[in-house]
Amino acid sequence: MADASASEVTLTFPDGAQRKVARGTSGLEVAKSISPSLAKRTVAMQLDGALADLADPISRDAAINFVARTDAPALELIRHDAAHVMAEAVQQLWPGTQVTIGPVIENGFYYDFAKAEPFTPEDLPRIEKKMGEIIARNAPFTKEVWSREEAKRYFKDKGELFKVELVDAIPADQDIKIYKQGAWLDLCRGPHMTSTGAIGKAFKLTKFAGAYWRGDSNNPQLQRIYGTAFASQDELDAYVKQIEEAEKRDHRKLGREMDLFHFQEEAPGSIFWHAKGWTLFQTLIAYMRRRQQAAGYMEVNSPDMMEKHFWELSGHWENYGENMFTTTLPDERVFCCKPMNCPGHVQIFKHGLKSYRDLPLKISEFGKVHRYEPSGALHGMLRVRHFTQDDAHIFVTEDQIMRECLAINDLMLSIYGHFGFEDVFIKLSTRPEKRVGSDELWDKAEKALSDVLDEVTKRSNGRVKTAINPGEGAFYGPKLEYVLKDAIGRDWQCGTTQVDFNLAGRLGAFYIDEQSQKRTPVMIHRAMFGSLERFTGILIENFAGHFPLWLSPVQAVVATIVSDADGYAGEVQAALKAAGLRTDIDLRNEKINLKVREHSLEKVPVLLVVGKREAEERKVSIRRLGSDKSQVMGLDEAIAMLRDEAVPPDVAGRV
RNA sequence: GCCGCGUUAGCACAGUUGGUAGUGCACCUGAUUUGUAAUCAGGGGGUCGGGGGUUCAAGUCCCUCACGCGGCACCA
Repeated sequence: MADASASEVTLTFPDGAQRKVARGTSGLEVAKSISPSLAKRTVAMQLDGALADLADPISRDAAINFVARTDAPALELIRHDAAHVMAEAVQQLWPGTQVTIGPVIENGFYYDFAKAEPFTPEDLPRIEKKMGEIIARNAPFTKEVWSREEAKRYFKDKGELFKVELVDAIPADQDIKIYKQGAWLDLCRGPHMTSTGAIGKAFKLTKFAGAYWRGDSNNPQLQRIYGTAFASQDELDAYVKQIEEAEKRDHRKLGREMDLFHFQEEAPGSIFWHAKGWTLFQTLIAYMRRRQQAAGYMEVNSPDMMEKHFWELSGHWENYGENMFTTTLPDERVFCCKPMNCPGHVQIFKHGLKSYRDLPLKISEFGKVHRYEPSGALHGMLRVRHFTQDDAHIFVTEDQIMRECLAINDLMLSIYGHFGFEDVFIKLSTRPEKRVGSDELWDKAEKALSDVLDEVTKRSNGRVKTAINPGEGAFYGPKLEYVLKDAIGRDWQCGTTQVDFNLAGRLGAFYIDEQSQKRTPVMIHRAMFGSLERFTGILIENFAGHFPLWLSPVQAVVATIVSDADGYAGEVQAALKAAGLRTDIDLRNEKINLKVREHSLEKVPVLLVVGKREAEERKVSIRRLGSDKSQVMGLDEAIAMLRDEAVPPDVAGRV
């Protein structure tokens, strides 16, 4: 440790060079002393890795790094500065609007405003224009530390009541920092770049929305404007392009184009599965059924509806009654559609006396659960009110928790790999404030899951990343959440493993242990796809509809060039079907160009074109989706190739 | 559920200051037998999301409900 009273501090530069400067020298002065050009292009600095204002006095020994606006660490500053500039622009355009908070988020920034009149789409370009003016003015960002009273008085006089609340929320040991950009100022913890001009021109406001003050739906609703900014126009253009790419993959759009499913207003949040979509769905279930059977699960089916008192007993009515579908029968008994499968599985466990020798007992079900989700939450197939879980409950002794969780993890990663999801991220959500069960049991369960995480990290050679999500566990136990990264880099949380000491006891389930004593089993809840409906949607977007052959609802289409080939085309289709391939035939009196186009748009992976030549030589011309080339080969050879290719990866033994 | 914006033919969209609806693709019919991403010609199709109101007159204005979209909140 350096002597705090020393008059000099030692700075270590990225190249390892060290230099002593007077305590309190600003970063800007250091940069200037090295070279004026360095000072000119530097917009901020990092001290021991932490971003700081370039004008900050340096009061301790530190590793120092000067940050130019094109350096990676500057991106969050560009965005944060842009948020401030947007706030100023809005207040200039609509005086009297209150500003609240404006943080940087994953792909940009937002600022929340309190304004009586809503923003309109036409407002965004106006705000952007005004932002451009403010940036062009290039006023320096300057920081001041105000007293609490001074800050509160200032904001109160200005009518900025939300800011007054924010000042009050700042812990007593922290300074009240004010950043000025010309005449405009904002309460902010910083840091900022040297001046507004450093933001540059590569910014864009993207959307506006309602958002609750402090994220609480009991609070007033503010108006949020989202935007993004990059160091260069090229990066912004690339970002915009990526958004467009995501729109092209939207499962709602592809689902319609590929004739997979539809929605209609009489059944909000419910899917009408068309034949092709249902084929895909059933292919997924068949896959998972094979995997689970191989892993020692026994598949069951529990009632879709049970009497309300049953759900009162399980605790679901109390906690989620408002989100359950209910119906009153002619005999006046009230029934509820199951929102979860677990209570049903406990009944199956309870049927017949269980011994410790029966554990671990793995009960699985492709159960369709019904949850009355808030209307605003519904989103295509990704958030629906009726969905099928690849659900399972593993009844174990406490000693078996760790081993079973590890087995689940192995199965989970293998399954994701088969769908091409190699990039998996696992979050451990630990005990929440509101919970049931003793701390002892929580210790044990969290330890088990954390050991699982360690083991997984070790085995994967760092491929699988993990993190702790403190306080985010379920009220009955900690959980592991599996997050997949798709083909265009988006995260999807799918699988979950949850350890539960509560429900089995609550529903009176027990087993007989080695000492002939009744003991309550621990339940491990787990789902791997999660919601089959949601997973289907994710797959559609991940593959952009271009499914691998084994998943594709229609695997091949036989298309004729001339009607003379119709008979042979029928033979080709019959042979494909006999080989187990899902096949259509297109004998229409149309040009082959049209047929190729239409089946390509429907994203059929394999097109077998037959004309006069193929019919005579018993060959097929194979054209793959996405390719403009075709390959002529003998019929038997083609069928053998496609049959092999269509074998599901688990059956083929591919790891 | 909350805020904002939408809802016009199967799909994608036009529709001026209110004066009883259009385009493209799809569909149907006919012609065309065609070699790897749109053959030509003709034709049919909409009580403009539901309900209510203002008006001589409403797809256009107002209210209301439903659904959708973008967020927020929620997600056992």
